[in-house]
Amino acid sequence: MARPESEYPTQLELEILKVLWDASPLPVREVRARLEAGAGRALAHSSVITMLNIMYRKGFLKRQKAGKAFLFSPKVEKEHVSGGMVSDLLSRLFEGSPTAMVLNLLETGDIDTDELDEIRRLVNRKRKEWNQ
Amino acid sequence: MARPESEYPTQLELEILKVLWDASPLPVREVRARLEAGAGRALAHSSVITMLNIMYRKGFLKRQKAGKAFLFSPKVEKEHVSGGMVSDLLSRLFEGSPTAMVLNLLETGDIDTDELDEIRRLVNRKRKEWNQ
DNA sequence: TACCAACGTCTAAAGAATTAAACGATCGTC
DNA sequence: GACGATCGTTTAATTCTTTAGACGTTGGTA
Repeated sequence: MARPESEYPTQLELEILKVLWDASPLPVREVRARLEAGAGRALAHSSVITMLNIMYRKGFLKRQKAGKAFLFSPKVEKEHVSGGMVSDLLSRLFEGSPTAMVLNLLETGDIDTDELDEIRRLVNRKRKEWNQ
Repeated sequence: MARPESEYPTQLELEILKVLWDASPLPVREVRARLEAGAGRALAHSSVITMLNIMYRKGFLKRQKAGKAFLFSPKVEKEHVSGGMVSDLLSRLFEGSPTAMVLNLLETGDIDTDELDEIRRLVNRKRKEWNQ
């Protein structure tokens, strides 16, 4: 009768994952420092621990004991999570049409000439893969 | 000290928005029927009303009285919401790089030749716009 | 007029996400 | 051996999301 636990990482969970994708394994205090430096999230030590434990329970993270402290690492790959979240948005918002999503991306306007060319290259390369 | 109200529609809110983007204005019972038919969500009448009222409060919907019933319509455009959600994901997951997102889209594999060609056309068209 | 159906409001429940205080264990140092 | 620093565990408070029951109003109908 309530909301199910989300399959994908939430906002804060994602920020933590990004820290750990960038460098791992890390102890709690280091995660906390990088959250504050990078995302400007000033969390109490215990808050970070709580989050890390929740994420461990959910299967997003691994941990290993090093001395008296835990070291945390991502258990899921960035590509996997990204892929999941993108295709989730794809189905929920664009009825599964990648074309519609790209169109949206192009029209939203946060794209410059270089990126457009880069995307063109990507698409052409992919097309060659298909045709051979 | 807690989570802020989400800027973008949640799961259920999005499903309701999709119903209303498809056809509006609609009375509650019709929204309920289409949710059940389309998304397979069997909600109680009162649940649908609660959601619609919350969404009205958040500014996602408009309402108008028609006889004794309310008729609901989207107040936000699909393109606007989609754009917001996509660029949110873009910044949260791909550090704002559309290229990285397209690459992910291409590699995830849920794309066929026709769509690839379609995307190629989109990109080329956009490129012409830029160059002229 | 009395009743039923349709509709909205009020209220509340339970779970999820986020934040953190209080407390306890442990290890090194004086 | 006592003390403070460091680290994890327990507990809890707050807000959001989702779901729905209970109840009141109103308009048509028998």
